[in-house]
Amino acid sequence: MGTLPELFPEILSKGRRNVPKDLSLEDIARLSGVSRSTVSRVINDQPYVSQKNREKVLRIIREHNFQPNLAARALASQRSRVIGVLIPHDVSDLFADPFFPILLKGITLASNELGYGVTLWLSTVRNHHRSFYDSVFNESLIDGLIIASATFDETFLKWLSNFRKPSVFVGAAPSSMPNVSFVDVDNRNGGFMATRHLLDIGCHRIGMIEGRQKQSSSDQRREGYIEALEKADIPIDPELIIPHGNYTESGGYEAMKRLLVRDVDGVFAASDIMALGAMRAIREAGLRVPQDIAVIGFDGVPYGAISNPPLSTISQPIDLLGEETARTLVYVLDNDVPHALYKILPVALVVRESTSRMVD
Amino acid sequence: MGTLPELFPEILSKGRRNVPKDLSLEDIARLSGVSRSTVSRVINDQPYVSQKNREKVLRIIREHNFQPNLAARALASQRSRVIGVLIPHDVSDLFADPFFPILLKGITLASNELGYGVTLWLSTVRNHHRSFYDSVFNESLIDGLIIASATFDETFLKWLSNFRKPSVFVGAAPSSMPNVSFVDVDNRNGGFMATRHLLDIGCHRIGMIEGRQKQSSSDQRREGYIEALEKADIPIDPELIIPHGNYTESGGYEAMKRLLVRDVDGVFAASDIMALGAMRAIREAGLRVPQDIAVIGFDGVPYGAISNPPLSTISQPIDLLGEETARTLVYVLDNDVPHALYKILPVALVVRESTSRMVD
DNA sequence: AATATATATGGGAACGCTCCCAGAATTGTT
DNA sequence: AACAATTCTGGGAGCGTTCCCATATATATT
Repeated sequence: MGTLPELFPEILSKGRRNVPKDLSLEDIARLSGVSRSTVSRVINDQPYVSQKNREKVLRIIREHNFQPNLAARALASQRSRVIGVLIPHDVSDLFADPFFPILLKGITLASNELGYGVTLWLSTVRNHHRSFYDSVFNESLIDGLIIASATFDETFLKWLSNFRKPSVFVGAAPSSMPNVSFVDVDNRNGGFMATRHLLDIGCHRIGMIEGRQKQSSSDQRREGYIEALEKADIPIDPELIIPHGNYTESGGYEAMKRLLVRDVDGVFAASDIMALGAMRAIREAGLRVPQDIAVIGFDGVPYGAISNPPLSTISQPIDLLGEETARTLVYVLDNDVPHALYKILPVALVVRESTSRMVD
Repeated sequence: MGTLPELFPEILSKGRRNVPKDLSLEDIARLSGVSRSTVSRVINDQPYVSQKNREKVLRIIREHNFQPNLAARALASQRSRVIGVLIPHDVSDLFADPFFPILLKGITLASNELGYGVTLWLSTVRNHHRSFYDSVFNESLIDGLIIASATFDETFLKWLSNFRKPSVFVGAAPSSMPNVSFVDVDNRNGGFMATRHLLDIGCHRIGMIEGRQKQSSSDQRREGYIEALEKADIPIDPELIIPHGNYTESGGYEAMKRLLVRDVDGVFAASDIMALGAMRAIREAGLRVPQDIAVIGFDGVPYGAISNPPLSTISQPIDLLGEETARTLVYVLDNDVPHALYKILPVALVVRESTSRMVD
């Protein structure tokens, strides 16, 4: 790649610098005929300002479109009103799955509404090392951290142990950190409901495609699957549980190929993306969904609704998951909560054509 | 909704506050036996520090895991090394489309690598008004702005006219701002290639589904479509151009229904999502893709590759679009460029089954 | 009317850096 | 050896807030 200037085919003229200086608190104070302190009280909605002065200051602020300087505020108050969102592993194909984007949307909307900004830090293979966390993700500008990940490596855990600000995990926290706040969905119950639904429509040999083993979301979904089968007095066949779907379409596809030779009539995939891959494998084998094999996913991503056939799923309130995570963190920040908090959100069964076989 | 405490089923114990105070520049200076100024020079990689002192300071910094306070830095230097990403319209279903998330990933990765943080601001119907921009999106903590949007309303444009920091648009800037930096893809050429490809495989009556009229990306794609037909001496039939696909699946579906009665044998949709909707309509009408109607989209989103049938498309380098946008903004910030810059990125034809009819 | 109490106001210090400038130490030049 | 040029170093001022404290003013209580 060349230097940047040569990458630009044309240069249009428009200066952007030498802008007039912003007004400061002091300026507003002078203009309103009060002191800096009074203006500060007005801005922060504090008591001990006379009605008359408050209105006057507010008017001047509005007239001059005054914005307090956040850097100065952060420096003086030791709070930035910014929260960080960190994904502590490679994100190369993370954004192909709508889960994270929707989560991020929820986090950002809720944070913005609570008066917090959100800053995002992503890791790639090439910057994934301690100094990424240390130098780029500088603690001093964020008040707290939301950690969105399902897997945690050593580098990250070591770094995190020195991180001294409140943090909240989306999904389960690492097992090495039992006393940390998190917000999660009811994975186990979701696995149960999915499997129960397949049984209800008449499936007898139900396979499961796991995301990744030793990953709590996937493990809990499997537990739900097993529980549903056990309650129905169906023996668990380990051959029907394929561990490594990797939460990818091709992972689901490969896993399904292995299930096809084991003659299943229903499949529960631990994510919608894997379910889509599974349906592709079924189609290529010349079988039909749901007539020959019923398929249900997990997540409730928008694409499931428009796939061919539309995909039944356990829908997670992903938006809400993000929002609740943000609210939890902000709550901790604004109230100086000395404990870890957690919250489990419910999931819901969404029935579409991919399991419509025997339901009337 | 109840108050937050009651939303949490259980409270685990772990204090988080009263953390020890961070070290400051001054502390590092004292520990290294030099002055604050020297430490500052080391941190900022400036000259005029003896080799001996530089190493010593660096060692102390590493030993104590010192992180300069960004708020203080921002206040003193008037630069925060944070850039903002703003989506100035309702994002409710924006994240259903992978375009934006992938863009955001590109922006964030490139920014992080250049030492900048990214903060994200989203708007919803309920917070979309002037004070959202004024009060939440406070200028003082960002050095510049990336504006990712295809449509601009009055509220936003008015606000933007007062925004005095460098900004770069993703996609075309509003027509009212001719002299502003932007990074875009070659939409016109993409429209041309898509249409040319449909002609190449033998289509004669080619419909187009637009995203939204008066939106430069969609308009340019249509221009390319028209150019390709004209060069092939095929008269333009305005009946075959459906203006309001809205870049949604259902929009594409409805648009296709209108094209079906006009007997097309090929369709160019201005986005992949709309193309998927179009394929659904074709399927429901009992016709086959590509045998009866060939379909090509625009974007190159991951889902196109796994749809049924896999979707041909004009693939945009979305990652790169985000990265280049961030690099452009950072370049402007770091070099005090007094002009607007722009860059057009190339697109590529990706042939999959949805147009595989007559190719051998 | 005198005093206690609550409310209101302003100024100083601090937050932790950067930047400028004065001066010291080192190196180069005649 | 004397001086100029260059490299290096430290201290002061300033960035625009918040927070604390001293003091002034209004209100309530006897």
